[in-house]
Amino acid sequence: MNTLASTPTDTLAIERAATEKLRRCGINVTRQRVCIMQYLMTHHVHPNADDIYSALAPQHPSLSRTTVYNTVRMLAAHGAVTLLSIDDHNINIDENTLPHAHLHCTRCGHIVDIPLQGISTLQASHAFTIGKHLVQEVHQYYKGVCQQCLEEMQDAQTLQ
Amino acid sequence: MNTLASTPTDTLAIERAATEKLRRCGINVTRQRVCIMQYLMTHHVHPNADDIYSALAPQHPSLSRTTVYNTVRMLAAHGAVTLLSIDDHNINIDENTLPHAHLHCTRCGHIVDIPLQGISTLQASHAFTIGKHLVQEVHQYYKGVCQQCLEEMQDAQTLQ
DNA sequence: TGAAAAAATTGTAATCAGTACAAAATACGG
DNA sequence: CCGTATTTTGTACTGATTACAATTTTTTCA
Repeated sequence: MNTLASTPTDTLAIERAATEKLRRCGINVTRQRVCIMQYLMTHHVHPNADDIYSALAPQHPSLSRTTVYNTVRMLAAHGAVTLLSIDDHNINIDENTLPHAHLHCTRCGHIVDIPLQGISTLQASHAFTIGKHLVQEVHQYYKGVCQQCLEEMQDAQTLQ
Repeated sequence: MNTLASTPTDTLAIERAATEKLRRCGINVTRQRVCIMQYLMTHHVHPNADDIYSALAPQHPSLSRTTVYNTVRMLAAHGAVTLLSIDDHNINIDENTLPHAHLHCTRCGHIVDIPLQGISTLQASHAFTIGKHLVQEVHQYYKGVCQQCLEEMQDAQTLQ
């Protein structure tokens, strides 16, 4: 997971950014919350609660699954993250709260960010109407195969 | 639930349409399946499996929850219905398999059909690309307040 | 600084939608 | 009408999420 590019300075910067974000959202800062937010800010594949727990548990042996679930729920309530119901069996967590769409890759299972279709980010940031309905939140997701998987499939074919 | 408009002829017509649809999708026709499909074709608020069970159980005492779940799963596998992951805690069933979007009303809880935004129904019926990703399925849903609720809220205000 | 109060964390037990499974019922071909 | 294949049914199970109560940590303020 760690690359040469990850220096102590980077780590500190991310920790500061995570702390900052919690404060901005009016959430009391604790070690566990910073840690979870940090994870979300550096892993853009939209993990579910258990992914977060599994990833952090080795370094934080005292961390409890319940804390992860509680934290995720509170982050969502304070608008610090959005919850995605894309996967039938899990709730995925998105740290990027600017309106955007998602592609759920059926090959690698990852969820990648893509631009909204048919609605500008600006429009999606406020309430608007479709027909005579009032729209307050925009959720768009697409199922298919992500660019990376398409390339891998092409490579595999070329090699044969 | 029953209105004066619902005559025996209508009921028979719907039953025939439900049977027809099952056949068209290559599904063996049984009493229970017709019954569930009929319910889906006449209740356009996108019920979940338990809604269906609760609605049908009184008239069909032998019906089992498992049958409803099995049937829904098989209908989806045969493309006779689409499954919606809008509600965090339930899978909702949509009998209309033409590509379209949904509005989830936060006031009445219903899910109503609305047109797709930014993508034509025709385009959404086939695979296409967004950026360099391959898209095979389009899911758009919007959270807000439906027209009917908006009108009810307006009426309530007028009366005061 | 140092207790008392408030907030957060933790582990265990419970919940609840959905599924696996095997027995009973039903349909169907000959 | 019989034997086989398909469905249905009820019960038991799974796995994600939540409730809860005890413990720990943080904050407050005298």
